[in-house]
Amino acid sequence: MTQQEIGNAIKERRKKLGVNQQTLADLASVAVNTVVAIERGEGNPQLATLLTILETLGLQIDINIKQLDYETV
Amino acid sequence: MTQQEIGNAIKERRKKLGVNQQTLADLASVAVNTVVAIERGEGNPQLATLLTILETLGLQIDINIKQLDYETV
DNA sequence: GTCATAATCTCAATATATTGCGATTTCGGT
DNA sequence: ACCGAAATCGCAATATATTGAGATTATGAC
Repeated sequence: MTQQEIGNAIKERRKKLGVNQQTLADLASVAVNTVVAIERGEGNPQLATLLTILETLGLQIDINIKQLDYETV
Repeated sequence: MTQQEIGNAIKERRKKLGVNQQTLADLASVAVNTVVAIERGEGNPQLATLLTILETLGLQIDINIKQLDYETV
């Protein structure tokens, strides 16, 4: 999962929950600029920042052994 | 998954692969101090740093919904 | 069209991760 | 115990994320 994909996952989840960037930023106690950068894949957030935002959105990180990409299952 | 748990996962994976911290640091092009801090859960690495180390160890990040998914979108 | 909201960008100031080097401690084998 | 390797710590220098405020752009509603 790349930084861009992580940003997309955050953006999609945020929209699914119906909150805007500013509200998410407030809830996660980070600056809206930080949220913007992460969602756009332009950011390189510190782990604590990322975890806080994910937590706010009800998301979590898992670490797994890299899997091959299966085109169709 | 907390920063500490992420650090533990990295340490376990590294030992399972039989490489020391310095070698992992070299392969991931980061300082050994950075690896040490992350493994001990004392670090707050930037996402790119974490992803590089995970990639080197054949690990990947996944983002999942924390609680029961009743949305079924 | 106007209006309001959301998203994005710029910039400077601040906070913090990262690095490099060395010193120290811990660990494992013989 | 000894010895070598690994792991950890300390500290200053550097790199980069984060913040805050405002300005700009985009979108949608009316």
